[in-house]
Amino acid sequence: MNLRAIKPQHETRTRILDAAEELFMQHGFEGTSMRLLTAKAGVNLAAVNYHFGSKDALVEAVFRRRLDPMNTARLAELDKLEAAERAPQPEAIIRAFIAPGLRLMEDAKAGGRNFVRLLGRTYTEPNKALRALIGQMYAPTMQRYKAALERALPQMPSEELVWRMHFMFGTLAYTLAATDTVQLIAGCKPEDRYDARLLEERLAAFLAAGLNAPLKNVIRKAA
Amino acid sequence: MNLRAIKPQHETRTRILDAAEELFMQHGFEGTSMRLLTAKAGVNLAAVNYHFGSKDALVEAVFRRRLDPMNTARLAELDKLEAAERAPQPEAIIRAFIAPGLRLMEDAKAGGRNFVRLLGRTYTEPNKALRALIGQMYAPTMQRYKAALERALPQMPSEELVWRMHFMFGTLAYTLAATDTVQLIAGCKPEDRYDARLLEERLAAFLAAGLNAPLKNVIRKAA
DNA sequence: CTAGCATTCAAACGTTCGTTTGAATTCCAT
DNA sequence: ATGGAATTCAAACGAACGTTTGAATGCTAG
Repeated sequence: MNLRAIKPQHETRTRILDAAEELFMQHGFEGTSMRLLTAKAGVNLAAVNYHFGSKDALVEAVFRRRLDPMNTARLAELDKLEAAERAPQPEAIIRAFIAPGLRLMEDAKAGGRNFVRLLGRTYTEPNKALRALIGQMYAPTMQRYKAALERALPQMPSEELVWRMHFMFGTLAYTLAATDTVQLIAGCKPEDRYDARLLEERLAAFLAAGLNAPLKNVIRKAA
Repeated sequence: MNLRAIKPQHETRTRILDAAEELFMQHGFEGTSMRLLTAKAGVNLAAVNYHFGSKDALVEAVFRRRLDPMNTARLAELDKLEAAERAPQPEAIIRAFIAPGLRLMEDAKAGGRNFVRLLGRTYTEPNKALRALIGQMYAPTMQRYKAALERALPQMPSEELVWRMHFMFGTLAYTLAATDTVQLIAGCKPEDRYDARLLEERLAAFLAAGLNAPLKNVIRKAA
């Protein structure tokens, strides 16, 4: 019997990463103990230190596993957009940026939803090293999107664009991180919460309008 | 010498709350030990348990101290607005909502800035009890603002409004929580970061436009 | 078959955590 | 001034933490 085909090369690593993804999302990094994590993964307590070196290194691996493909997808969407037309519309650029995250959110079985919520939380995590890691993983992608938006909105001051991208990023992060339990505003249908297509329409409409908001108030009052 | 006038009634409590506010913001709740906290506050290690009962109760007290006045301010701003005219403009309502938070951000000396950043982070904190506490502290205010926005935007479906309020909330939370160190998008002038007036103009323009975004795309595609 | 490497395992390591204790001290009304 | 409550203090508690260890086991190339 060829059991090797059933048991992948690094099954223990994968089991740990999956368990970490879920537990970090539920309890945070410091709130998740190695004993709980390894128990959930069904591996020995020492397995994390053996395969990853330390808990911090595991945290980094959790992010690298998902963030690298997501960045690639974001850049690919932008490439496709810019190949079709020289200066894509702002809303199209926004959709290219948010789509990979939303797609990951729909993938509940493979743990993508866990990661997406974890990611949304980590943008505001007090862990400096982790924020620095994520920042450097994002930097090239952000520069590409900034340049694309500058071409799409040539009349907008660069400084204002940076702030509006900042706002966009916050909206996306918060939306992805939002939990079922916290419902500050009652009334949204729970079944809509994970409908990525519906959410993309709502986000794209909101963000495109915000990005295109009139400039006069800001410029006049800021002078 | 009347030292009692210099040393307030519960100086130890205040010193603890101030230190907690700053350290929780910097290192998170679980990342802040009682020993570090009490050392920073200049009080005995046992003082937190004596005055607050437990670390969890201290966390709750930290939020109650600032959130109660902020909610009061938010409701007062809305009262003033609705007293002046029957159905205020959406942007005016938005400004009433974000102004108290931004005012707190400018108050660096009294620790308001620490709290505001802490608050922004806590919206996505994995601590269930704390999220529930904050949710229930916010609920009445959010209902008032939701009703005001429904009057200001009578043509908008309630479900869509809830989502857009959700987006607004995310933008505000993320903006307040954003740290100096994490700069996913380079280019914003550091001195602008704490200029509440400038930030209010930028936020109000962005959020008002997003809130008023055209509905047709959403309605058509969601059908 | 077996030598050798990779992995798993139970057990223990030292450290740090939040909390408790009981005595010492400070405060304030009488 | 003084008795009693409120507060502060140094010290210690048991529990849980991330990590290390060295032997046991699994796997694979020669």
